[in-house]
Amino acid sequence: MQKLVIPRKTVYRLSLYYRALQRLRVGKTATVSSAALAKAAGVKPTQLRKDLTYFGQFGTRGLGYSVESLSKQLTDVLGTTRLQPVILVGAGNLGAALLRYHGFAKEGFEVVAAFDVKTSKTRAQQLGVKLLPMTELGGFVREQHIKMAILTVPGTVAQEVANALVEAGVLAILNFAPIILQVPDRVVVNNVDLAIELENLSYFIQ
Amino acid sequence: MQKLVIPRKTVYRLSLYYRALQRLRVGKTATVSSAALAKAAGVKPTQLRKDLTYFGQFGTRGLGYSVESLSKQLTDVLGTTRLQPVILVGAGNLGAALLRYHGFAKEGFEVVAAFDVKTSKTRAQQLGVKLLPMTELGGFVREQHIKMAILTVPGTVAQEVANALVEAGVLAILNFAPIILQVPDRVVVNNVDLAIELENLSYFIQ
DNA sequence: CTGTGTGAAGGCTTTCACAGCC
DNA sequence: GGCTGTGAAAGCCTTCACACAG
Repeated sequence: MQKLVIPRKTVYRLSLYYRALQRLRVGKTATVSSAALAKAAGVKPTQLRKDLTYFGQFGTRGLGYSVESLSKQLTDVLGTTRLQPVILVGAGNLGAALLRYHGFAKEGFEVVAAFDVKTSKTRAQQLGVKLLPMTELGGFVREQHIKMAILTVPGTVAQEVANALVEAGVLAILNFAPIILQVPDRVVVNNVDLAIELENLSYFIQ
Repeated sequence: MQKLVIPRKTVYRLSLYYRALQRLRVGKTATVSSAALAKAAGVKPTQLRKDLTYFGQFGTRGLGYSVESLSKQLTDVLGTTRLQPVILVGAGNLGAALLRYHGFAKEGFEVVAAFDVKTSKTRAQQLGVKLLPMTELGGFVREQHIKMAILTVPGTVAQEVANALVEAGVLAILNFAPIILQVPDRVVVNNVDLAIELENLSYFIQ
């Protein structure tokens, strides 16, 4: 597997393609051309074809791609074949909000526990997930072999918590705190900053 | 103003720089080098300097940048000098979650109203914001001259709602629905898809 | 004849190297 | 001496053009 040569942007687009394919699948479409799929994913047809060739040949010339088969290939490449356990750290405003929003679950991810400095039975019931104190973070991650974490703590403690996560063995962090986390090279961080997205939009409407 | 020549990625990074500067400001730092600021923003020093030169010269050679002054310049360029009114469409799980999370407010954006197909007094009170039926969307946008919208409706109706927003005069959409919106060139869309971010991470931990 | 696969060209961003100013 | 500003070079990604398969 020469996954190291696949550009990050390509990997990101694979998810877009997968999403678009799922919509076709429920629409009972059996086969799709690069032109049609590219449009649904918001990219150019040549880019879609180029992206796919990074890890194999999946289409039939003159016909297109099998929706079913390409879907499967993509889940294999993306590593979403099995349900991936995830923990959420920081059950404050945003963290609690994300827990209530169950958008992750249906896409192959399960939030198996949440962590916060302050825990209580009633709060745990509100959130509908196991709520543990920060002191148990390291042990839990190690025992359950957790590899992915959603980080929704305040920016002031984000780096410190990230350090604890990394030390316990977490390899991927979805970071909502508005700071750039310093982590070892083996750890991947994706940043989501809603305020920055809005700020970015505001530039374009002047 | 030759804003058209500034790369999109540069504009995005300006927000990162601004964020980093705010942290320095509360730390009473008066002046900062490109090396220090770049590290805080997670980029290379040369890139930071190149980004800034797209719209002027702000530093002092041998010294660095004035935190105060550069902050102001950035808000000018980004267009966040004035408080920008925003509406949220779709007060379901995710929409409600974002309303409860007040991360936007402190960054210069105010959610002035939320829209949903079903409205009720108690629901509006829970959300802490004016909750209006979808039928009033167009009128409200036109009267209040709303330019920015956060879209948190189900994917199945997202395009339809986006059309209504665009027709009423909205110029920028922060889209959380998992589809690619088709909009006129004058309208800017930023997509945020939490499931895709997780999926993307899962590729890197295989 | 339709639609994929792909080397080559083109375009865009990042990085380098160093001149210029404090 | 330290640090910014910037043309030039390098690197990366996208798009083109067309060969090739069904």
